Amino acid sequence: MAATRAEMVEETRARLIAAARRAFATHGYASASMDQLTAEAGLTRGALYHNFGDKKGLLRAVIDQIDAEMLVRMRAAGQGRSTWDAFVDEGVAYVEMSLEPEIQRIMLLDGPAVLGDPSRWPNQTACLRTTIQTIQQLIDDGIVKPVDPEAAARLVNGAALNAALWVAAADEPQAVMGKAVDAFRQMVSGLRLQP
Amino acid sequence: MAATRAEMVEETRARLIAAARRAFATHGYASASMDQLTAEAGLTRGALYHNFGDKKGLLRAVIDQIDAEMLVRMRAAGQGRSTWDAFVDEGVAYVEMSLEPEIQRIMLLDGPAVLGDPSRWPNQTACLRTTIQTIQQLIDDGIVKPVDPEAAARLVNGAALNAALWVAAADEPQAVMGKAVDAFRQMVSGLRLQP
DNA sequence: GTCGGTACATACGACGCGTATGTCAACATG
DNA sequence: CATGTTGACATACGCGTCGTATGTACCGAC
Repeated sequence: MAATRAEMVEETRARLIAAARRAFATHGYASASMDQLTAEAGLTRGALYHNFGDKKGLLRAVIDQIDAEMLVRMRAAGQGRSTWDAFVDEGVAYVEMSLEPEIQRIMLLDGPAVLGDPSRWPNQTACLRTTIQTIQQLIDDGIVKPVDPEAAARLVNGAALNAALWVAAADEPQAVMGKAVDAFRQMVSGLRLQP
Repeated sequence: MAATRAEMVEETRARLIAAARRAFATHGYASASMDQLTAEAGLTRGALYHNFGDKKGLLRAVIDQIDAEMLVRMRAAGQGRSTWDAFVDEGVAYVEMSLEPEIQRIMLLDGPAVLGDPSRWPNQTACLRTTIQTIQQLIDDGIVKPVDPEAAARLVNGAALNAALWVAAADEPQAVMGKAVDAFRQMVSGLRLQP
């Protein structure tokens, strides 16, 4: 199996992204040295600038990859439930994922700070689109009040995100998590037509 | 009126903070040059390191100042209303403040990215404490369901924050703002005991 | 009046980013 | 098969920035 040209390129890109994920998650975007992370990938900064343009480009690639993974996990969380329960479960899954240091650091802290508001990202955050679709479906089914679906999705996302940051920084994550999820269920129930 | 020693120090600190607010809001924390911002304040980096320790220390001082201002404005927004309306109005006021580029850039994007989760900040975000108190009061009055007040406050804050980022990045902020506020009112109503 | 400490300015070293340049292998072409 | 060309990556350099170490002027104490 002779590795083709394109496969070689994909290999180096993958190794750079993997090294960047570790570096960004560990030291944060600003403190991550490109010399160091490329060296850990067995390459140099030349490969990095050739494939991703600049440091921001590398961060974009990392975020795209993580975002895709989050989408899969969110979809799985709401599988085989009624629409409303699936919606709530997706929110809870989002909170749980946000507890992971890598996701928190890269997606929730450095990402917005370096690349600006996530809604402007080219990928548009697949998670958010999923939430919007789910809410639209719930509105069509007469389960949720006729609010603007994107507005509702953003509020829910923001609430979940902040809850995650709170839980992650807490001394007793388990106990705090329970309180957060409880309050989350109560609050989003305000979007329903009849309790 | 001979300016005393302490007054002189306070003066330089104030000028540095003011220059830093402009620089951080305009270029972002990472791209703000300390040589440049101190020069604009008519000083050098020596004064900066003497008074604030390092670049993060300066950001902390800036955040403390802005946070205090936001607290005053939030309190004013809920003045003379019934408790529940005051609570909602405070949330709306938070969204509106978050529309200002300076607050958005420094408090919502760079602040968490550089200093970590706001809940760990020494100042503890006065805004949040206010919201917690308000919710506790509403629970005591039997207006809000008996949820954990801090959890609810964080969810509400996160929702408002994300809504603000969304509105600020929108092409038609006015229209989007209306949708966001509407959905916000609906969602937080889920926290009430009886509609 | 001298002396110590505070409040800043200046000088220095190191590091990291971005770019310009170099090199080598893989195709294309005649 | 020889050769030109292009893509993928490495190397070398300049520039700006941060943090610190050192210098200096001024104020208050005794």
